[in-house]
Amino acid sequence: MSRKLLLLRPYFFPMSNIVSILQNAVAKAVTDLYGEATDPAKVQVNTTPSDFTGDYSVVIFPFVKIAKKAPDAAAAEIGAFLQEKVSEIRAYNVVKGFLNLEISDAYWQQFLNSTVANPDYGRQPVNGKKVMVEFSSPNTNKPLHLGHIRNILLGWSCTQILEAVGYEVVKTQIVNDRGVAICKSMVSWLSFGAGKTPASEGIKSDHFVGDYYVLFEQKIKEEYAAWQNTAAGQAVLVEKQKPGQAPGDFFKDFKNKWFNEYSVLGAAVREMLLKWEDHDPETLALWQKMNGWVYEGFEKTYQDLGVKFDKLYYESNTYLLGKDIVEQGLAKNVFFKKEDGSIWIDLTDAGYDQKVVLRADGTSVYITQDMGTAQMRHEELGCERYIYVVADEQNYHFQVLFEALKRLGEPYANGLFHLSYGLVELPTGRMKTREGTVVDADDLIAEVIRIAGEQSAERGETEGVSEAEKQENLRKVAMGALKFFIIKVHPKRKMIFNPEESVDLQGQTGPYIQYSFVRINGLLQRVEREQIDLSKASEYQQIMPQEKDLLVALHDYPAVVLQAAEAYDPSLIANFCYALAKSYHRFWHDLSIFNADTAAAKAFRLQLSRAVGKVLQSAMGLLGVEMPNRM
RNA sequence: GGCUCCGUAGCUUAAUGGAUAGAGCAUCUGACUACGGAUCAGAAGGUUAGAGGUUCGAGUCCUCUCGGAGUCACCA
Repeated sequence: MSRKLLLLRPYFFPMSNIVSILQNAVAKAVTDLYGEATDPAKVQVNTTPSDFTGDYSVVIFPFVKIAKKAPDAAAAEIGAFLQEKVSEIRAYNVVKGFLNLEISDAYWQQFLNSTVANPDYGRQPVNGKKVMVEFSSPNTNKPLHLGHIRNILLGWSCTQILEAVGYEVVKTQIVNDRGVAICKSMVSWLSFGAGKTPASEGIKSDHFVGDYYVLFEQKIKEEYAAWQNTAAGQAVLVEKQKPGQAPGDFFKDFKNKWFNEYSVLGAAVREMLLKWEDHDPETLALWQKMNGWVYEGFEKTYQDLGVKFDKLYYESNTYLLGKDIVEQGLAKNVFFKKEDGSIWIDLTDAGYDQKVVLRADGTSVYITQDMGTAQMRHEELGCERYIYVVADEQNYHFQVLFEALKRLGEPYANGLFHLSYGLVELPTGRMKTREGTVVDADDLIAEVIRIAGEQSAERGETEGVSEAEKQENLRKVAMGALKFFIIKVHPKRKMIFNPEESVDLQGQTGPYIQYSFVRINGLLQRVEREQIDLSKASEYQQIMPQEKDLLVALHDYPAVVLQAAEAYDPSLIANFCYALAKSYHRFWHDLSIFNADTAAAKAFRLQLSRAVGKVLQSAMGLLGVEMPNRM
């Protein structure tokens, strides 16, 4: 199957790019031969499948009507025209309406030279535009888990890709640092913590807080079970039980109500929340202390994942926002007020429902905050685009949010984008906190590093490397495996995460790609050591198919980055990396490099390897994956 | 039930409407007395859930059916 190429836009690529040369030439051929103007950008140019002769193929079918000829006849005519007019074309052939073109070695030589010389190959010039990417956005009551990891890797990778195509990127997260959840952890620690701290217990500080959250849930369960057997509990059962309902079912349904009206711990949480909202100094101090522990822990995890943020927003500062915008919306008749005083937006004409935007008591809901935050951020940052990396369970929320902001006439509304991704599930199904099946981020990271260490020890390939360097390389391999495993899947797709496969180091994996880089690194070190002169590369004749595959892939790289940026899809980069590494391994296997027949071939292959290494490092960097020197 | 998304080999997955649906894992068979075997080659494995339609051409677009997920909170 041929690889599809982007319809390149001329202003991104100089005329030295062979694909745009071909597109323009074909358009000209159609105009000259058949008298009809054609948009060069719409000319379909693909890489030629390996079982045909040629480097690129033009799809002729779209022109047969204009040409009033059979596909093969038109293809032959256009082929002859191209060969005569385009010096880069060495030969052509026609198969079933496809025009296969062979590109001259001189072109590829020139391409390789310029690629090796260009440190920014694949990147676009700075375009002066700003874009914000919001990702991670954790709650502060428990540590990060596998779901966050996908979010973080996707978000981070998008920031790198957008920077590569010229944007200034503001990396942000909204920290959900207030609300019932953190109050549960606070109550739990006050009630059962006995003054313990992360330091006194030797536990990573976000896990420490998370443990008290879990403990709270456990205690509340115990309290509820005990209450059910009290006289009060039995009285409620008798009074409110539906006919024929089993006591177990009743108590299951009744849990929320019980928590709000009968539970001692529940009352403590509500009180805590109220005190927090009243700015009670003691409560605020506790809140700050425990959140501080959580941030300290998050920071470590972010470091392990290799990500950082430019700007943090805290929900405690933003949760009251959005009331102004509601007022304005009311004045503009975008919103309306119901009898009870609550304010709504009616989106039924757009296929959505009515949605409350402000409660009758004047307090905010989720979407109020989000409208307010969007407005505030635009005032602060003035970006052209705002990307929200949030799981697809919130698709509807973002559709409503964006639609509301559009109707309010917000100037940035058309630049909003929800980068929606599928939830991560385990082979056993969805992760559930209550069932303890949540995969913890730190545990997972530790596990992949452990396994990479085992594998490396078996191979024993790292003699003469310092311990520190060994550890560093191990970390890169392990994180490469984990990150690639997650990013290679299309964001929209729900992904099944098999912990065992995620640490595979063979096949379609990060380490497979890193290994090709390590091989290249070995070659280049030898070039350095032996002071090998690579200038003879340009004398090389007769490029081999294994070499051509690499050249074509390298040539495609800038277009792939652009496509990934436009689609907000890092998996495109991951697939590109794998294909390039695969071609390189094959090249390595089939052809001699240092023992090549001629000095020119040796130099050419070394130069080619250098270019491949450079592009691999660059592309994997866009995924947040670092390359080890040895492994 | 309404809306949205998804269904590709045993499993995990790829494919701007273009050629014989491409990989990896697992299974089986092979490969340099080394430029590093975390590699390479080969075999086997598919009615792209099913049925219609549009098109020169459909995994991809349209309609319907079946199956799965999400959502439809004055939670976030």
